[in-house]
Amino acid sequence: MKQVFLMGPTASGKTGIATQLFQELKLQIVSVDATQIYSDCNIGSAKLPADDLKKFPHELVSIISPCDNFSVDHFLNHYQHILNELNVKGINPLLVGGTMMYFNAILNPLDDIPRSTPEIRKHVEELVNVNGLDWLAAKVNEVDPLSKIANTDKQRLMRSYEVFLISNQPLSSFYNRTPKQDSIHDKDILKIALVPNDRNKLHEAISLRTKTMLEDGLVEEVEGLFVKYPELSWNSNSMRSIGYRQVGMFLRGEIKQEELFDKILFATRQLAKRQITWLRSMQNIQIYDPFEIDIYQKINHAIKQFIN
RNA sequence: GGCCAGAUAGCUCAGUUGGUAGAGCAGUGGACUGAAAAUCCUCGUGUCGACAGUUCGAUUCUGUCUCUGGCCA
Repeated sequence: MKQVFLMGPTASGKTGIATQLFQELKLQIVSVDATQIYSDCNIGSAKLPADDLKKFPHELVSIISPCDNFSVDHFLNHYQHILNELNVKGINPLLVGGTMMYFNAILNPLDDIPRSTPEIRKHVEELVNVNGLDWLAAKVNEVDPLSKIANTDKQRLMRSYEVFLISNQPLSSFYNRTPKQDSIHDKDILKIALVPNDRNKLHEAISLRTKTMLEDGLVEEVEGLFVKYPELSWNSNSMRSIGYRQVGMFLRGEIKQEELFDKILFATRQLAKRQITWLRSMQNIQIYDPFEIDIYQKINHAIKQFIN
């Protein structure tokens, strides 16, 4: 089974190329996107419109409630099921998206580390709220002297302590993999990335898309989500993603309406930068500039050659 | 036209009792093991509005001018 990765920073034109490829090649599009996974998060996650999603069927889009929390773990499980089905049908997957941790987890399988639970997370959260971040950092250093987590990195410190509470073992003792080897069936994976040579052009595309999102009613979408899902919280993963988070700040009166556009714009540009950092570190990757003409033909050609 | 307040990094501003300056934001490079659109780390020379004066030395004091707010006519 051959897998095609189509990666790239946000607003680099992945979706457009994927839908074209779908029409010409027999591939199943699989979304690798931590925000499009949530149903009813449409405008903010830059999902295709519903009728386009029918024309170009995507796996792993709108499959869970925005109240629920998704994770790499869930992604890998879903993806394994999809792979099994496609294997039977003899169809190759085209993985499209910008959630680089998910791509990375396919290439460099995760070690067998205990997963967190909502209960333990809540417990650790309360401990941090009461005792402070310094306390947590000290605790992690005590429990896991080999830990390389920065004392300021709250999220990773929490995860580390959660693992300890669950297993009574330091997180670092579970580490076993060699990072960056991209070893797993590398021969069967074609890695394509859309990375602009001119960052300014990407920034323009991001700006345009942010403007469109607000015009299309991002604020209204968020308000509607809280009506439809009474359980939804600003702490939900879905509402912590770009666009939703900044609209939250606006609706809570923390920022003014005229600041909203810039806040989303900046966060999106910073996301794109991080995505590009991932791509630069990947081995055996074909990079195309999405702002050059005829790149679709080049990509199409590369995929055809790879599949046959 | 008069009075007052400003003019310092791409933006918002701080500061220098006179020895050529630093925060936040933005931007950059990086890290990334079940929250990842998350979380975190690194990187700061800019005619200190212009011209003149005082001074060993002015972005800092003085004067004139220019521009931008505000108030009064």
